[in-house]
Amino acid sequence: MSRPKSEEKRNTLLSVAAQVFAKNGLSASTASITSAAGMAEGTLFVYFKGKDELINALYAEIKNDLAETMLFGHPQNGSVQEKLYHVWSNYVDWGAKNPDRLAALHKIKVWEGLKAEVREATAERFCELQSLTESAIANGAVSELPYEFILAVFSAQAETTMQFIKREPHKSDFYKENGFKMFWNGITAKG
Amino acid sequence: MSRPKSEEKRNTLLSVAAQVFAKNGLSASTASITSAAGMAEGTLFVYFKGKDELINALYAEIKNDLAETMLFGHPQNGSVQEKLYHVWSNYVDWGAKNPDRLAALHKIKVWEGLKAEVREATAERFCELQSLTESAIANGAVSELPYEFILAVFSAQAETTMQFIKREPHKSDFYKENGFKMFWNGITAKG
Amino acid sequence: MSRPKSEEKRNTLLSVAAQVFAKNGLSASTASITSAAGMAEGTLFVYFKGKDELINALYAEIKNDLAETMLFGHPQNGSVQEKLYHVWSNYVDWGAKNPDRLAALHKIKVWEGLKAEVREATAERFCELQSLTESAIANGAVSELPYEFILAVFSAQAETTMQFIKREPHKSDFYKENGFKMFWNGITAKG
Amino acid sequence: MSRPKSEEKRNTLLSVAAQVFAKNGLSASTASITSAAGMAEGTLFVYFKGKDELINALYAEIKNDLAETMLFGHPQNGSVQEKLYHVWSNYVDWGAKNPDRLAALHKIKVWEGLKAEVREATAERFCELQSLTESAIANGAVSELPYEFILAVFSAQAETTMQFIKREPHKSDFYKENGFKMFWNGITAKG
DNA sequence: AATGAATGAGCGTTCATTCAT
DNA sequence: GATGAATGAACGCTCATTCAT
Repeated sequence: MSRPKSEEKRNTLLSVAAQVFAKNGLSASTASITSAAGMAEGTLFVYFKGKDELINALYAEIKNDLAETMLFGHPQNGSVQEKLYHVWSNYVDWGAKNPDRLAALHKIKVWEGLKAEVREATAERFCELQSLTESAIANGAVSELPYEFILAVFSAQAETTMQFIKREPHKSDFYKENGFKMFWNGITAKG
Repeated sequence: MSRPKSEEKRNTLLSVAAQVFAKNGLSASTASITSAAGMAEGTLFVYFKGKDELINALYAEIKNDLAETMLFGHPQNGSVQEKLYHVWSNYVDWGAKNPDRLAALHKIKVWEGLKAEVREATAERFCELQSLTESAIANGAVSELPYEFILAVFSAQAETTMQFIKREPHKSDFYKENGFKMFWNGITAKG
Repeated sequence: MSRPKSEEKRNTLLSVAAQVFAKNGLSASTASITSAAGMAEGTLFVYFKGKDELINALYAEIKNDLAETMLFGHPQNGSVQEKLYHVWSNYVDWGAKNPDRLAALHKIKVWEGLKAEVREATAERFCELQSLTESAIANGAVSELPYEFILAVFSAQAETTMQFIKREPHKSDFYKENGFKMFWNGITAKG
Repeated sequence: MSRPKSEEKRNTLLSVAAQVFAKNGLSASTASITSAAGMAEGTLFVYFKGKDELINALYAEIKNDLAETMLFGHPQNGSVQEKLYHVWSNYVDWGAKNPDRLAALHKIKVWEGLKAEVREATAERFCELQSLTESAIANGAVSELPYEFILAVFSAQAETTMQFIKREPHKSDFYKENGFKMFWNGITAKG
């Protein structure tokens, strides 16, 4: 038997690709990725059918990582607000710790080659988050709003928060807390 | 000078570029743009030094258009909330009417070649919006949040709203109103 | 107006391609052709959509040239045998004078990328030759054989003759005459 | 030595290579051959030093097979014409039964990488055919023609015949007989 | 100013071959 | 011997840009 495909090599490629794409855009050459990964140009094509597949795989991988991270250490007890804040906190912290992955994600999101199937498949990973949001709605949030919308606003607000934390890291806690407050008030206050 | 450069041609190029970039990404060829514009390949370079300059110019043009549109018909009287809603409404309507320009904008925003100067220059066009936000803060919004943050959330929330209107156009009014409510509650409610 | 496409450049490319393909096979790189033609790599793609189209065009061009050459100076009067010998002679002479084109032709004939349409289109150029053959048949040749078959044998025999002339140029006339005699006897003698 | 090289594997490779080359040309990848043969990519290089050697070996193998087939069941008695017809018949039948090998052969014949030694070595296998032809000459064929030329015409005509049989299989006998008649008349008739 | 042929650097991908397993 | 991951040179082709017309 020959050498088996190395899961590690695949991960290295994905990880390096995120960095390179973050810095130079998705138009960065595949050669620049393999070179940064210390591999031969052809090796990338052993693990991914082509550049498109690499990018789609990278999207899936980042999204999965993010989903897992957001729900990590999720408290069984506590109010809905506390639970949501926990997710929010994980999300924002992940963004601060993984600026390259975040940047790569943003570029892939507006990329024409992202396959609908991949986009949708990753959405499934966020289902627990959906039930959380539904709970929030049932427990007094602005009930007219569909939970998908609330989820999208949650995400948008979190991303905005990350931006500002990146710009002013010393105010990290301030933005994290107040950003969430703004979101929570937005969906609960009766106006 | 023989023939003067035609302002119309320049505008056509920008407008067609927005459509092409929206559909095919910024990696669309300059030839595909001139061809769609009914011009010769070389003509693009008469009006723009290169592709980078075209994209930067397009960003500036769209942002200016957006700024102008958002403040159009701005009421002199009325509450801060009413004024902000007016802006919000213009914003969201613009997005619905200009999906290509909006999509192009999103791609340029995450593009590596966007010049800092251009990014900043366009921010100036939004100064009136800044004073509006400052007024809102002075009039009771969560005072701890810097107005740039509030502005960013305003924008993020508006964009999220546009997404859902695009997906469900028949609920256009619903999303526009409730999206704004969420934003307004977020910055005013005391949590 | 810009520079018009140069018919001469196109011809140069075809001509050089024949030489290069003859020597190095159809797998010769497009760069080796443009370089031998003294042009930039990209120029080939101005005149031909791709390598496949170049090869198909080369096939058509050689076949047309050959058809024209074979029928050149065709005698209005004379016996069928004399007329056919005239064609035979032109054919064999062409092969001797154009070894590269002949070699290229042979390679393209067994190439998978040759389009059926091109293969058939060039057949039309040989229609006058077909009527000649039909005359020969009507005038006493082995009548059972379809003229396409006779034509094919004519060609095969001529090509065999060319091979031997190439190998032994000093016996050029000998092969040309006896090769034809063999063909003519083959189709006329009653066995 | 641990395991001996398997003669069967070598034959499988040659046989599959003929099919693949016939269909996709000599530019078909070695991987496509091993894959079609149900072997690993590297195995091909255990049996052949490289792709070139494989193709040269395939040429030799097909030529040997062909030579053997042509002379199979060769009648000891009978006229020269009958003997030659026997060979002709075997040749044409082989072509009809082995279209892939025939097609592969044609491609290799015009290939630049075919080694002169291999080309010549296989010629030796046809020596009995040569004496046959010499007999024919001695017995009344057009004596001026060298037997190599007659042999070449024999082959060319047989191949032309195969083409037409492939196109019109129901006229198989017709072409086989009349094709030979044409050849025989060609070399015997006094014109 | 407008045109589009010409350019050549650069890219994604293929593939014969090697070699660790 | 058999395997297939790893390699990196080579290729066809694209495309922003130039410039002769």
